[in-house]
Amino acid sequence: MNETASDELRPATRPHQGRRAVISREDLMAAAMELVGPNRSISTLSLREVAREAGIAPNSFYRHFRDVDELAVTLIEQAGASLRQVIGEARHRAISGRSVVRSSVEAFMEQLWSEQKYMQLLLREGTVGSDAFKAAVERQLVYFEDELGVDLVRLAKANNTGIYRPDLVARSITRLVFAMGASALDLPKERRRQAVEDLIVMVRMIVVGTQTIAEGRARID
Amino acid sequence: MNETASDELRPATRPHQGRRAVISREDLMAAAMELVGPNRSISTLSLREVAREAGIAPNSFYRHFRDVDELAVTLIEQAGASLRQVIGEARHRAISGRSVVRSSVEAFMEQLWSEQKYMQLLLREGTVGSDAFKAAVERQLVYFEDELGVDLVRLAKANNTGIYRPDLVARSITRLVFAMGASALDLPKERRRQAVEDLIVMVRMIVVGTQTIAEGRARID
DNA sequence: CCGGCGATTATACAGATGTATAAACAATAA
DNA sequence: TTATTGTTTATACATCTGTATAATCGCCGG
Repeated sequence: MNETASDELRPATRPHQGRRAVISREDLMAAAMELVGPNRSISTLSLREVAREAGIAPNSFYRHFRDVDELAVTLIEQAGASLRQVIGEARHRAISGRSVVRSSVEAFMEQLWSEQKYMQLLLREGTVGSDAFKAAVERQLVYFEDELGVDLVRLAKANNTGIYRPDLVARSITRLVFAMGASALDLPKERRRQAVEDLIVMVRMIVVGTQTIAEGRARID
Repeated sequence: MNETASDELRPATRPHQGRRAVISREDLMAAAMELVGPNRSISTLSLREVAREAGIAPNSFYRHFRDVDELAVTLIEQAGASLRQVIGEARHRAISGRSVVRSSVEAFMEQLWSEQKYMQLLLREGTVGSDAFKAAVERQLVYFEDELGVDLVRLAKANNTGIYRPDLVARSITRLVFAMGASALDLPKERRRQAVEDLIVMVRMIVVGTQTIAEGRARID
């Protein structure tokens, strides 16, 4: 495969042979993001449409991606990495502060509304589209779960609380937050505050549940 | 509306053009269901494709639905009603039995794998597609939540346990179960048993959490 | 028996899509 | 300069889409 298509990837030692690429992978990704929206999912974008938006001939698309799916996977990875970084920062920032749940959920929802289009890729489009695309989204979810799991165990130790099946706790919280986030994406501004508070309560229920079970204080029925 | 009976014994001979088959809405819905699958979402079906599968001319489609979206909405309503009935039965059947959580989750997952294609509509396709389609899925989710909420309150009273914010509990459980179900849809048979057990634990955490909080036994941190 | 009429069809059209092919182009190497 | 080489484009083609139009079929009332 030709991996020297973009200027960014081309080593500075060998400047150029042939016509300089006027458009980069990033330009195509930006064009695709321009086209998606609340009523337009990335899996419905056509190659010609993206090329048109980017201002290049349809065939030039092939110099950068094999097809639109490959572009979509790249976007997913970018969106996932960005989200994980934001949440990771929020979690570690809050370790010294009061509530980790609150600050993490708030960071998530903030990212949700400030990067709507990217978040939409992660939250809404992971269930349709090609296998490669679904797998890419699933991968990001698992990354997210794993990082959350590690932090949960660390926090339980630090606060001297019990924790039952931290793997399932991490998965529950992740899936719940992502599902609620998907609904919250197109919530009007005045209802967002309430959505955040509700979600915090939901997550706290899970946390209290795992602690109560771990400490043998649960009535199982 | 035209509710003509479907003709299962249609002869294979078709020497004539002109009026031959009498087709019903249900036949078209069945044809659409034949086409969807793990790698084919209903929002990508074309009118011509559905008509071809049903064995009618493209234009005949219009006699039954305005477009494919309207067909999809009808399918969603059917799938939702069917699921709610199955779960409702499971819940009421279990009231006298041992664990409501277990029997409900098991009923859900059973329906998941026995009616994969219908469940896929509810679980995976609610986030993309037309506004009408998304609204139809959301409506089914809310029905589900409402019925669960009523049962949760009733059960809490019957078992004399506390329950904190039953509305949020119902929403948490619904969204979590639907999200996990979406992932579980294409799980190999040998991992299904484990998925059911995991999901039961997850739901129990939420239940224990709400009870613990309601009874003032929670450490909030 | 026949005439009408609604259900169904064939035909057609304009637009879109993915991509194959080859020409036009720009930057470097000689 | 010219030749070379990879990039971008124009053109073309087969295929698919939704739907407009008009012809055809089969049933039902007369």
